[in-house]
Amino acid sequence: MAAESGVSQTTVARVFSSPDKVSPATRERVRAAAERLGYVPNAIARSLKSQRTNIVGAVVPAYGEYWQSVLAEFSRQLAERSYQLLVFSFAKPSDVDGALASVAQYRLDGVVLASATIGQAQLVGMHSSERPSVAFNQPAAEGVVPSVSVDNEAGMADLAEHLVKLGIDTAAYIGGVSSVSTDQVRYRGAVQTLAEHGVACPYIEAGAYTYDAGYKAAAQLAQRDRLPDAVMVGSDEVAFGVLDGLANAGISVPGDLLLTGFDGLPQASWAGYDLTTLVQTTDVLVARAIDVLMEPGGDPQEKPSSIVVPGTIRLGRTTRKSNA
Amino acid sequence: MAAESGVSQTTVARVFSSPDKVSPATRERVRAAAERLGYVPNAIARSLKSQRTNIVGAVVPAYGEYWQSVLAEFSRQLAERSYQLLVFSFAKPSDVDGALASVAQYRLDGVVLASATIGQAQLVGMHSSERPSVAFNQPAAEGVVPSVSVDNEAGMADLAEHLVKLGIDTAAYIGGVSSVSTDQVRYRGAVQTLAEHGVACPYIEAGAYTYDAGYKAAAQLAQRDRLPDAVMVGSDEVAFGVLDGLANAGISVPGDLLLTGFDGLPQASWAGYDLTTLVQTTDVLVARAIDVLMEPGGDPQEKPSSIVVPGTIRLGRTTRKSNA
DNA sequence: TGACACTATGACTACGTATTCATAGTGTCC
DNA sequence: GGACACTATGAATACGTAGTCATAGTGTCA
Repeated sequence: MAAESGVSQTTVARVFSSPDKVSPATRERVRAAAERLGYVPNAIARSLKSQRTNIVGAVVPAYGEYWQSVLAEFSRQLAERSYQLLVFSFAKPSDVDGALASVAQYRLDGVVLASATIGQAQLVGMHSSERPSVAFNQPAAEGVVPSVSVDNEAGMADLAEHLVKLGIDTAAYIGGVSSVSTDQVRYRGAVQTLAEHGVACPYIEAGAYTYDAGYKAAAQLAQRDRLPDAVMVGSDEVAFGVLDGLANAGISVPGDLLLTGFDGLPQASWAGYDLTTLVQTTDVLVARAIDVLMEPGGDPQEKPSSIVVPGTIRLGRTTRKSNA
Repeated sequence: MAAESGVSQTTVARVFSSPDKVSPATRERVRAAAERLGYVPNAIARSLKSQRTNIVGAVVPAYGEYWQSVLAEFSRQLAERSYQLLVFSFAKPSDVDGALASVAQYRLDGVVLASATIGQAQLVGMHSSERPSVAFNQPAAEGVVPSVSVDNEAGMADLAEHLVKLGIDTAAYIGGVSSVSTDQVRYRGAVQTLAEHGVACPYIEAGAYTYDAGYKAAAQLAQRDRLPDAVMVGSDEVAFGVLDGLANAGISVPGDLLLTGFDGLPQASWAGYDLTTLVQTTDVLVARAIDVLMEPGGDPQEKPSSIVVPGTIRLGRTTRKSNA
């Protein structure tokens, strides 16, 4: 390539990285030669030399509407800053180790660790290296590694408050997987607030964060002799299933019971569901997470920053007292 | 690192790439030293030397449920083969050039070009290089570059056939953006089949592939003095909007008119929508696309392979003749 | 006209790995 | 015991770039 254009490799490099340091004539000649040969600068080699990849990695579960939307948001915002997103997805929790090992090999400019199935030891392991990393929506990571989360507890508490104002006397909570930290924190927000108003709130585990799991949980719920006045669901995707499962069992929402979700997925505002839920301002969360990665990193050994972003309640028909 | 373990760099490299060529004693010593120093092999350098990155790139639109699900599927299947997915997303069609330029810099092992807003010249440009690439669901690319698509025309024809059997006399088609090739091909499939049975099918453009666009299109449709017997929508996401928009206007589906979608998004099988649609077997499409990328590439200058995968009809309540 | 500043360019090297090629050690077999 | 095969290891090199330093050319000013 250098030969083709009759200049040194150094000059070729300059044409593409700092064009103003090359005389216009030479610049044109090199550009023309590049065009002719189909030459494109090699980002791999650049990265090796510069120790920067312009790539941010994300370790996320392979399934779930919520994660898909988070990933999409990251991709969009990173693209705006001309970064690329490298996705490491895992189907089973046991695959996390492999994914993290992979991540370490690529010298990424930052790593987003999403999903509560990443253990604390693993989080610390990633953070200990000099590569910036941030835990996304993992309450268990707060204070341990830099993290960004929606205010899970306060959000669920707000929803509970809303239900209390509507005058409920009994309630139930449907979580996805009880061992997951977001699940626990959200449940805590619900149960504490409800308790303050004398409302009990037993925990029901759907078993997964899926529509089907919610559908089945609703079927079970419907078989009880007494229904609660309200059901709080730990995530929207499960809530959609619960909503449809209840309808299938002949239970009317909000007629027979009130229903809330959590996450604020786009589908929640679709007229077909119109779910009352806590909307995570994903764009803000993602922006904060990227900030954390891009900033110098602050003083080491200092307490890692834990950013908590408030969510906003979306009121839908599922908690609208019928005027009848 | 080599110094720490008291062996040469060559031996260190062997420990991580071909461990059986190193004596067990040495292997352990190097492993221990690596542990102590937190050493991890550098994938960037490996890529530079080996000319393989173990990464596949994907150029996709930043928005849309369908693309999100396709991306998720790619990520899953690539992870299984221990490849990583590098996402280049673009919000506006004008950003495509930038994304493609970026793609070229990283020497990826393969590139998936999704989205019909990638021009034919751009497709050819990508393919001309020695890097394997495949166009995903882009009818316009067939025969020009290697491509994998669902059978858009036949799929929509099947849906039309189904509607005809139900005895419709009038119909309408709601597309997203008329200039997009998938839109055109799908419409062709609908209109030709319907014409064979004497049913006209005017084209209505929603203007975007979104729920909102569908909702608005439905509102407009509802104002007509005569409703068609059936409405075929070019994509599920738009169809959900149409469904809700019709409901909002007091039009019953399937009572007043029948409705079909296209894509087979997960939400289509949610009881709340239960949409009749053509399910793209995304897992198969993605698997084929990956096959194309991984295979030796076949003979150059030969006609590029165009793989067309049939879809399957999902029957939902939106075309279920009410028994009343 | 000589000292100096400034521009345009090239030679050289490092980034961390994988791939020859070479070499020392260790058996093995007739 | 010497020829040979085989194993374990190291030295040297290339991958394609960016940065450092050196140098030739070109003006500028006293």
